[in-house]
Amino acid sequence: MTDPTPTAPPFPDPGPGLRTVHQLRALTVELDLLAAAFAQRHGLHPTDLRALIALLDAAREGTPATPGRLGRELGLNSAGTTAVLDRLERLGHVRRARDPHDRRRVLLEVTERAVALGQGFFGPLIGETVALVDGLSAAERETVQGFLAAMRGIVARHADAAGG
Amino acid sequence: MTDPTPTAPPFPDPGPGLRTVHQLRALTVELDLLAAAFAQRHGLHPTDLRALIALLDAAREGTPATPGRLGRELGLNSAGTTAVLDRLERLGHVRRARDPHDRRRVLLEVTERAVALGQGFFGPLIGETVALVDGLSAAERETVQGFLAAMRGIVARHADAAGG
DNA sequence: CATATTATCTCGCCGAGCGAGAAGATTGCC
DNA sequence: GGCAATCTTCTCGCTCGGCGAGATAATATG
Repeated sequence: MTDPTPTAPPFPDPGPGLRTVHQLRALTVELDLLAAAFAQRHGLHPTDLRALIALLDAAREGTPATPGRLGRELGLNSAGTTAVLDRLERLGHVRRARDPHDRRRVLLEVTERAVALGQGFFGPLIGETVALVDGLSAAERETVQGFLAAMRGIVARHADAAGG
Repeated sequence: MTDPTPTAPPFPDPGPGLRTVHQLRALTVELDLLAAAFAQRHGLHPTDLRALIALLDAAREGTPATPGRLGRELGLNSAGTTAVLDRLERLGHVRRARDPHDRRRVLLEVTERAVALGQGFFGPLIGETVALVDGLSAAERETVQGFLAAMRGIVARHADAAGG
């Protein structure tokens, strides 16, 4: 993303603040593209991958996963959620099982295959990121953590303001 | 995202590295959700918003914008690109004009309305982020910049490895 | 036991994006 | 100059992800 234009456009140096904004936006775009490429490579739609990530998170946290919960998390209605689960089940990433305590509910469990898929993709990415963070000093780690937390706060405030 | 389960799941503290990974992922997800909510509120699809951002960026940088360029940037084929531009043009965010130098081409220009839309949404978000960064010490700014740059490097390396 | 509520799924439809190819403009070659 | 190859954009037909409405089954409430 270097500037190839010979005649300087009307902002020679955006300053540290805007440069950080730009970096952060570029990072999120590139992460999205990476996820989309990975999804396509495994016959998944972006929504399917998001669903799978949510289910893997729930599994690790021990939170029970159901179609209703998942749909709310993804912003899908019940029909769309059913379709996502049908696709994931057909690919062998998810199993559906009736909840014995509330037989209206369906409990969702990710298969070994899905776990392996997630590990294979995110594992190295996470590993490198952890190594990066571990290579920082304690003060630097604190700075990065604080920055990310503050950014999440800003975004959350705007999400509320936008009526999210 | 606090942990409500009374019996502790098998990771009480993921450590600083994983905590950062979690924060970063949560931030990107929340930014995506915010963008999606904003898009819907203005009758745009996520792709339309991405296109609009790309066009606003190009306008600010002085780069000439054409359907072909935009389509490549968004990963759409020509038919899909035409559809996006039809939608944006119908909403009055973009105008199409033949390039007088190469009359095969169409030059895209964003309207005042689109600029105002982008400013109205991203302006405050960017403003707060800039204020946050400006509130840091020079060393802290450098740490954050370095972290984001390193993360982009990691993602870029994985994108190449994945055949992106 | 009747009624309201909750959770999930089925059906029909809309529309975003793709593949194939048409139409118009430019470039290159003779 | 004229003709073919190339490039840019648009049109047409199609697939399929997601939505709205409503059906079905199980649980809560009076």
